[in-house]
Amino acid sequence: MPAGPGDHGPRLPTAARPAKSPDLVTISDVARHAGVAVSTVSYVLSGKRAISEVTRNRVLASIRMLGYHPNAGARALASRRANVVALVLPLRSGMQVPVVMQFAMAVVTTARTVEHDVLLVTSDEGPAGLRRIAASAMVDGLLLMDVEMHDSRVPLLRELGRPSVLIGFPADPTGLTCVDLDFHRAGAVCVEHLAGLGHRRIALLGAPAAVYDRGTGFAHRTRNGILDAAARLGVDTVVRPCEEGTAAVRRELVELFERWPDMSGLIVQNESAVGPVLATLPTLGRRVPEDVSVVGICPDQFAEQASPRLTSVPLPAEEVGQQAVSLLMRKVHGEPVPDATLLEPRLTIRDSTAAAPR
Amino acid sequence: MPAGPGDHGPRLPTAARPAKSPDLVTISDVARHAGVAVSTVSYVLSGKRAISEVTRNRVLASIRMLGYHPNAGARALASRRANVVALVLPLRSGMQVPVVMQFAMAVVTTARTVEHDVLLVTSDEGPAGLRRIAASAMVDGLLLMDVEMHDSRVPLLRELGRPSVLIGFPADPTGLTCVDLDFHRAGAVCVEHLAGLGHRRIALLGAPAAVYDRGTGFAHRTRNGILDAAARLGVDTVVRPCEEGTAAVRRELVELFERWPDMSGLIVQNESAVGPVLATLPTLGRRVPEDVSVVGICPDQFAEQASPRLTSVPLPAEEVGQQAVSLLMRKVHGEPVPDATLLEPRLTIRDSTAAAPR
DNA sequence: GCGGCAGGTCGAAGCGCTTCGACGACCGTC
DNA sequence: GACGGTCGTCGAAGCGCTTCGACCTGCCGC
Repeated sequence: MPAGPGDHGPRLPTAARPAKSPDLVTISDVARHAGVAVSTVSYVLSGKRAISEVTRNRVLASIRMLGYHPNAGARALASRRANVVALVLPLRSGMQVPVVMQFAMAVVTTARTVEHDVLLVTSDEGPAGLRRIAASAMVDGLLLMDVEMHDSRVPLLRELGRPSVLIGFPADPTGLTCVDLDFHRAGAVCVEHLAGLGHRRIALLGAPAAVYDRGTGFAHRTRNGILDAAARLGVDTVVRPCEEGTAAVRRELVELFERWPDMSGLIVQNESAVGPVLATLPTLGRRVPEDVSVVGICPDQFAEQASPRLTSVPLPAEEVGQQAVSLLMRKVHGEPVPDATLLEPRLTIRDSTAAAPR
Repeated sequence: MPAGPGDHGPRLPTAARPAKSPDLVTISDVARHAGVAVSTVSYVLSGKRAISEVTRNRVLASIRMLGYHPNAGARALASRRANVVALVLPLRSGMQVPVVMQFAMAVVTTARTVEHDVLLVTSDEGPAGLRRIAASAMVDGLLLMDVEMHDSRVPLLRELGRPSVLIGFPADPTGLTCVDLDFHRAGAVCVEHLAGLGHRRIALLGAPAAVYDRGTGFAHRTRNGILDAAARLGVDTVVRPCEEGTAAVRRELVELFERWPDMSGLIVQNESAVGPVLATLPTLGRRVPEDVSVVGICPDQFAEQASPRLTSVPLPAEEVGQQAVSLLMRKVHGEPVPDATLLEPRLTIRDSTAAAPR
């Protein structure tokens, strides 16, 4: 828009057809300029037929000269590919915000490397929204984030019959393609680390109870991983959901130590509890890591800026996003893909864990 | 995608043209089914010409029966409108994440109420990315978030000549449409509140120094608002940037009280400092709000879950998002819009402010 | 010398939609 | 009773692109 208030010249009322901007270069402008047929330009761009070196260069030069960019709508119409994927978020906001954002960014970036753009969709319109997106051929595939055990979008997805990938696992992932961190393994890795340091009583301070009740997959899977590993290694373990806020954290910790005064290992899977836990333990007379070792399952960012810096299993948002996009692309192209992709957790050892006391 | 691994029947190699799915209902299917011309269906949908009640109903019935959804690409091609807006984020991650997310959600939701979808774009491809989006006619307009004083996207935007709205103000907003909270006013409102309670020495604990150096608009504007109001009301004031982390916050506070032992009003514009400030003040022998009153300029979420609950000026993400979309739509339709839209700050009084001591 | 076969290029037929101009039918006028 | 207007509908012409089939070379082998 040219600067200044004179901006909106004489225009027809509201919904007038936008003027045919003269600056819109089309493929036939390029063809004319290069002295070739439209189809030749198209083949230069797509590489689907052999074009002589000399012609190709002439066409490419014209494209650059004229500043040509193919019209996405026309392309989608003719090729039956939109080169766009939908990123579907539940509107349940407040959840996991920074993580979601990281995913989204990774998805956008990765999609661009394969010539795709990302349409941001919230599922608050209900099924109709997804249906519309799918049926309007706006997108070639769907990426669902923040999937729950009994996610209402899942049956719809099956019915839609469009290529799709879920980030997270629903209760019944049959026939779906899902990617996520292997939370079961992640729980186990934490226990193994602590057990290896000699800790015999370990507690999990988990997500708020609502998260477990809602049947969120990652919470359950982590818990089970911890319980299984603990059983296997013969260490005692207890799981406690934990609400947000310093007060709630303190209450949980106090109760834990009443029950097990000799508890020395703590696994925290709750971003917003990390700070409070580390702040509260000293006030209960427990130093970290001398008396109590703490390991987090949380974004690296939180672990890094905690004090002491937290030993943790990070959520590899970047990697999950990349995997999800690349799986989706393969489905879009009709290639077979594995149903489940579980990313191996990696434990980063920092300053919050040490050998068990005594 | 039908369940199971037998999923991908006989298919041509990789980039085969997607099969013409028989389930894709087009406008001519609808026309045939309703016994009218294609154009009639189109007019029923767009309402751009009068259609008799009876015909309209017949068409609508057919649409519902067949589950018709217009093909977005075809529509965009013919009408020269994509019904999509671009939401452009800088990739500089880690910034303001929850706020950005709130904006994004508000934008998506609002856009849907006016029949638009949202394309998520990061500006990490550089100018080429925005240029491509604009030239490919994928979107009708652009929404830029997280705008800085000297934002590299701004000159590009002017050159592109597409309808656009910025969330935030660059140094030179000439010829651009910008929306934001009136941070100048917000700073003033905080000072007025504290001054009204009798506080005579007030400090601003601001964003990290890097934010000021980068020339981020909101930080400067808030500071100026505070300084102006302080001068006007005759209260003493000092501004201190503040890094993240409890340690940094503690250091700042200690220095502040060394300089002004009788400082009793604190304005905090730094989400991640809110918790630490409230936690640290008591350890310095200052109760909140009896000895020191604290007011935040931060998302409501942080203010609510602080203890004591924080008197604050929230960032009205929802409202900003709505305004931005509605301004953009007006520009898309060629209507004139104001250059600058400043949203009035609203102070929410909670438990962290009280009359000055003595 | 001719058939065959790549390698290059072109023209034209759509993709599914919107919109323009026409046209028939029906109204009220002078 | 002929004239102009609305109202409702239709047909056709694109929108800018991809892709199919055809059509030219040359060049190879026999």
